[in-house]
Amino acid sequence: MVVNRVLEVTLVELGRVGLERLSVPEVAERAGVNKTSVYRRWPTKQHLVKAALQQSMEATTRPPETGALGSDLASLASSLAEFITSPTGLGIVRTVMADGDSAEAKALTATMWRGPARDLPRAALEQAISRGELKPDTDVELLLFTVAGAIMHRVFIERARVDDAWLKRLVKLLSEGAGKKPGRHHARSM
Amino acid sequence: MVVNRVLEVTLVELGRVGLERLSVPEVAERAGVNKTSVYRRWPTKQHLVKAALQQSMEATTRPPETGALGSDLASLASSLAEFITSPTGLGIVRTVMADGDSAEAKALTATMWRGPARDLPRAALEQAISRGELKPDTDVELLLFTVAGAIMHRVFIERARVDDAWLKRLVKLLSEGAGKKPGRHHARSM
DNA sequence: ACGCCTTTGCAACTCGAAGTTGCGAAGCGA
DNA sequence: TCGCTTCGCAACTTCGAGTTGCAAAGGCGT
Repeated sequence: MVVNRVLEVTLVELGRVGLERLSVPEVAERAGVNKTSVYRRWPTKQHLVKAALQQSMEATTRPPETGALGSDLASLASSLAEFITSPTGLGIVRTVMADGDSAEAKALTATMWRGPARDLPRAALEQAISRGELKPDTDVELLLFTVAGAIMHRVFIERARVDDAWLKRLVKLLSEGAGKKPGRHHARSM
Repeated sequence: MVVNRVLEVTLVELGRVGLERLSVPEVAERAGVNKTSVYRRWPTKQHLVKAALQQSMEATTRPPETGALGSDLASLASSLAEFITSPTGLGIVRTVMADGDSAEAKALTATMWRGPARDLPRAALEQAISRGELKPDTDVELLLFTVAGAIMHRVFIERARVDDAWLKRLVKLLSEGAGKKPGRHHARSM
């Protein structure tokens, strides 16, 4: 089918040139398809991008990816990093962040974070809590988002590689914290 | 002068509609200026945006803003949040992240993170270390970037408010860590 | 094989926004 | 007043997005 090839190319293009410079005719050409065929299914660039992102979310969150983690913080961060740096992830993040129109973007974001994509990492962290690796009162969602945010900053702002060494530092910071606790009287967690 | 008004409007527009939908003629109209006057100074949209971002960086990093912090983690996070959620910050982040062309974007990012914008928070954190509020071996840059990344995720992905309550949770996570070991033996996270 | 329906390719078209140009009118310092 | 620069204005060119009509496949049941 033409559909899959076009959507796949769309994702790659999103990650490559961003939403701004994404051209429907060019996507068609790279997919080896006439632009008319693309326009008939997806009237505008926005529709095409939306479809591409939605399919990729369904495709990548069903099986493993974000979910195939050993369920400690390190492997969770690793999985998240792998997802964000994938063509799909690059396209999604770039697109969602670039679009100031909150209506579309917010709906898309909501779609993204429903289902396995949200529940699996969450469950993994809660499992880590019950295994005693994390504090019982850990703010799971915040921790998850902070990892994602740090990776995003690394990729999009610093434009540096997300390698194991860096991930290790990130995990260390998030698990141990930066505050100087040892040897102080300190208002312990409630 | 016309210049200042145009660049200011450009920043606001960047934060409002993003780079994708930013229109030079519309910027001109909102600034109460003829589009020809804009085009004469800045040949293309890219030039205009670049100029607007550069000026705003110079304007916002000289005096207080990111630097006017009481120098502990909480006020640093607060300052960073204020900057990122400002029209300027929104415009910068959106633009830099949306542009897949690494040449332009990377140069811009490099420009942004040079000078006071980079040094002041860094100095603040190191000061906090010497005051004994943070661990001596704290990864200052990583901590700084993680705070920024978390805020970005909050603003652009979750699209939720960055208020004091949330900032407090973030600071708590980053200073105490999520790992279950109150300062006992050393770094052995994985 | 036949007809039927849908999908695709192709080329020519419309349309609107981006960016250009020439000229005339202000502004402003000497 | 002169001379230089900057701005407004309107008409223009250009280019890419999206459209349309038609013909050529392709799939599918009979």
